Amino acid sequence: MSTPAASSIRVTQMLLPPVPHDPAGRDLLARFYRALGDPTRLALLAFCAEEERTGNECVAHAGLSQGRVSAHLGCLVSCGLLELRRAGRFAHYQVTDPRVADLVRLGASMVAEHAAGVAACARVASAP
Amino acid sequence: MSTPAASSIRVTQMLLPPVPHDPAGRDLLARFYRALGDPTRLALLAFCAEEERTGNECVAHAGLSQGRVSAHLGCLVSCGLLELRRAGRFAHYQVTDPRVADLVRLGASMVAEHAAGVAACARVASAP
DNA sequence: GACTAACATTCGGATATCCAGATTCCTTAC
DNA sequence: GTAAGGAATCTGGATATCCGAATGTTAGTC
Repeated sequence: MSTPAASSIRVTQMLLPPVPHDPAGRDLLARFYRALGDPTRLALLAFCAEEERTGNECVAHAGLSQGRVSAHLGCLVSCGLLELRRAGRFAHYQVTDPRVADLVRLGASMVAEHAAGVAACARVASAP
Repeated sequence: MSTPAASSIRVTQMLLPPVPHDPAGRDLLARFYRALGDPTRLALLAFCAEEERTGNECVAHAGLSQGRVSAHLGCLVSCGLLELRRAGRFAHYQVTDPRVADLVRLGASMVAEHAAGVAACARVASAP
C-alpha cells in the first residue's frame, strides 16, 4: 500500500488555497498579478505567444515609445511570463510557459461573466 | 466523421490566446488582474476561501480600517472573485468559484520559480 | 577606430491606487 | 420612535505606476 504519509501531505497542499501566509509572500504574489494588470503588457504577451518577436516588432505592435515597451518587456521577462533569447544585438521574446495561457484563459473566462462588475469596480477610491 | 465545420471553430477558439483584440477588452482583463494585485485582497480571498466570513471578521483579519476593507471586499465581489450573501445587517462573504483557486494556484506556482525576478521587477519606473 | 542600429536606463510630469478618519445608510433592539 | 451596530461612501493626502523624451550601452559595419 505504498506511502500513506507522503500521500496525506500532498492532499493537504492541494486543498488549501496557496495564498502565502506571510505578508512578504502575499506581496510577491500581488506583484506578479500586477504584471498581468496592464493592457499593454497583455497585448505584448498575446503578440509574443503567436510566435517569437524582436523588440522592434513589439514596439511597432504596441504603438508606444521604444523605452516604455522595453521596460514592459523587461517586466514580463523578470516575472517569468516571457522568455528572452539574445542573438547579437537583437532580443527575441516568446511565450513558452503553458501556465501563461492557462492564467489568461481563466481570467478571460471570469471577465466574460462579470464584465459589467469589472468595468464598474473602482479599485478603492471613486472618481473625484 | 460528425461535424467538421463546428469542430474547426471550436479548435480555433482553443488554440488562440484569449487575450481580447480590442483595447477595451484588454483593459477590462487588465483591471481584473489588478483586482488580484493587492496583498490585502489576496489575504481576504484566502480568509473567505476557508469558510464564510462576515465583514467584521474580515476587518479584524485584515487589520485595516473598516472603510478600506469594505472597499476591498466590494472590489472582489464586483469582479466575481467573492460572493456576497446579505442576512439582516450582516454581509457574508465567501469564495465559491473554483476558478479563483486555480488562478491563485497558477500564480503561486509561477512565483515560486521566479521569486527573485518578481521581487526585482520595478513595474516601469525605478525608485527615485 | 568611427558609425549606425537595437536595446536598456534615466528624467520629470500626469494619473491611478492606497490609506485613515469621518460621515451616511440600513437593519435590528428597546 | 429612538438608539445602537454593521456596513458602505466621502474626503484629503501619500505612494505607485504609467508615459514620452532624452541619454547610455552593446553589437555589428566600414
